[in-house]
Amino acid sequence: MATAVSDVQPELEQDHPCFACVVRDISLCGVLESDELRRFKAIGTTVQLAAGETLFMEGDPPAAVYTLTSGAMRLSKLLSDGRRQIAGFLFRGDFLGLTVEDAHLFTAEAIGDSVVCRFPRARFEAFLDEHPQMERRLFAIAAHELAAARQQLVLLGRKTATEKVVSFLLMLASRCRKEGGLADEVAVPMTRNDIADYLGLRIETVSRELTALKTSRLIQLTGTHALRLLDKPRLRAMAEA
Amino acid sequence: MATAVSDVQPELEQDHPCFACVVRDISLCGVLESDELRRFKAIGTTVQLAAGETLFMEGDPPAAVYTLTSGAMRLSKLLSDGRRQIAGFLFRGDFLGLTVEDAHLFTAEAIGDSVVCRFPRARFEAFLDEHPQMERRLFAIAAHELAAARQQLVLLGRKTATEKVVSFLLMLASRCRKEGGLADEVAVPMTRNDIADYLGLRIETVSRELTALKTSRLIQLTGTHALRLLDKPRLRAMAEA
DNA sequence: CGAGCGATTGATCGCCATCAAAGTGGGTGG
DNA sequence: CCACCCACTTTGATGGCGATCAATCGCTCG
Repeated sequence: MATAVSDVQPELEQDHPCFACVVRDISLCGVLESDELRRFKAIGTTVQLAAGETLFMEGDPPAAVYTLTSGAMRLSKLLSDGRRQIAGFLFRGDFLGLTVEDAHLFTAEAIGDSVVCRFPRARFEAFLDEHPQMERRLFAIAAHELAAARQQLVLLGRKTATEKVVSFLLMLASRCRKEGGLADEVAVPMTRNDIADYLGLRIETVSRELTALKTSRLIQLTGTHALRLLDKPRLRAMAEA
Repeated sequence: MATAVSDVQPELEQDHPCFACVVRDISLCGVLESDELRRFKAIGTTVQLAAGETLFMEGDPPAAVYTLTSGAMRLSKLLSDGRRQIAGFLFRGDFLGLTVEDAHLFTAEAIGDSVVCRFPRARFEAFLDEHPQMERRLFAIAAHELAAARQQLVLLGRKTATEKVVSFLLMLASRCRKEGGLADEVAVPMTRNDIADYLGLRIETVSRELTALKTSRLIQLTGTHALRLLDKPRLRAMAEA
C-alpha cells in the first residue's frame, strides 16, 4: 500500500516541499501566490508509490485529489474478461482523481516509482470555495483533458496500427522528453503492454510496428524504455494528425 | 448558413423564450435564479439550423458557446483521406463550443433540424466572472463529458462490433428516450453512417449487427430511425459494462 | 413512375489478433 | 561472481473479425 512519508508541518514555511516543488509552475498550484500556496500546502500530504502500486481503484469513492510530482502513472479500466483499456498516462505536474461521479471510473496505478501530493477532497473543496481563480484553472485542466481524450477517440476509432504507434511516439516526445537528453530523445516509462492497451492493439503488434519503424530508419531503439526519433517530419506525416 | 431568428428583446422580460425554455432545468442555465437568468438571456440569441448544417468547423476560432434546445448534433473530425470519427452526439440541453484551445478541435453539425442558444464568448466570459456558481457548473459539465469520452475510449479500444452496437443502443436509450413513447422505445436521429463513425465501424457492419440483434429477438426495428429494446437485461449483459 | 439516397445483404479480402516459441535483460540467491 | 529465473520483448505462423467490393432493396420525393 502507498505510504505517507511526510505529513505537512505548518511551521516549515519557506522550506516546505511545495516551494521547491519541481512541478509547481506547470501544475494546479501554479495559479497560487505564495501566501495562498502556504495555506494550500497545509491540506496536502506527500505519498510515495512503488512501481505497479495502485493509488485508487475503479469504484472507489473519490476521497482525495492528487498532483503527480514525479514518476508516471496510468488510468485504466478492466472489462470482466480481462481486456484492459488505458484511458491516459500521467506525467509530472498532472492532476488526477477529481470526478463529479460518486465513484472513480478508472484505476490509477504507478508505472514506475512515483510521488504524488494528496489533498483530501473535503478540504480541497473548501479551499476551492475561497479561491475562484483555482476553480477556473481546474476547468481549464478538465477542458484540456477532454480535448486530449477526444483526440484519442480519433486515434482509436479510425487510425491504423502504424498511425497509432507513430502518433503515440510523437505524443510521448512532446509530453515526456528525456531529462537533459538530446532533442528527439524519448523516454518510454511504460511497458509494451501498457502501450498496447492505450492504443487498442496487442503487445505483438506494438512490437512489430516499432521494429518496422526501426528498419525504416525512422526511429532508433536505444533501449526498451528509450528511443530516438530520427525523422520527425516524416513521422508527423505518417501520424495523420 | 444558420440564421438568427430572434435577437433577444430586453423588454420582453417574463415571456422571454428562456423562461419557457424546455431545457432550462437540465442545462447550464439551471443554476441561475430568475433575475440572473434575465441578465444571462440578454447575451443570447436563438439560432436555427437545418439538417446537416454546420454550427462551427474544426479550426474555427471559438467565437461563441451554445446550448442545444432542440434537435440533435454531432461533433466530428475528418482525417485528410476522408476517414471520419464522431466524438459525440449532443441532445436537448447539452452545452457545446467551449474550449481552452485557440481553435475548435471538432466540427459541430446538426443531425436533424435543430435550435441552439448562442452566447458570444466575450460576453459569456464576462458573465462568468460575476457568477462563480456557473463556473462550477461548467466544470461539472466538462468533468462529466470527460468521463463519457473516457468510457468511449474503452468502447473503441477494446469492444467487439456487437458490444459496440449494443452499448450504443443502451446509451441512446438512456439519453434520448422517444418523446412520450413507451419504455424501451428509442429514437435514433442519426444515420447508420453517423453510428458507424461514432463506433469506429463501417456502415455495413452496423447494419449487420442490428439485423443480428433483430433476428435474436433482442431488439425490434420499428423504422430506420426508431427501434425498441426487447430485453434490456440481456442487452446490458452483452455490452460488457 | 422513375430517380436517388440510405440501408441491407452477399462475397471476398486483409489487417491485426491469436497461438507459439525463442531471445533478452535485470535481479536474486547460491 | 556467476547462474538461474522470471518477466518482458521480439519474431514467426496461422486465423478470424470486420473492412471492402458489389449488388439489391426500399423509401421519399419530384
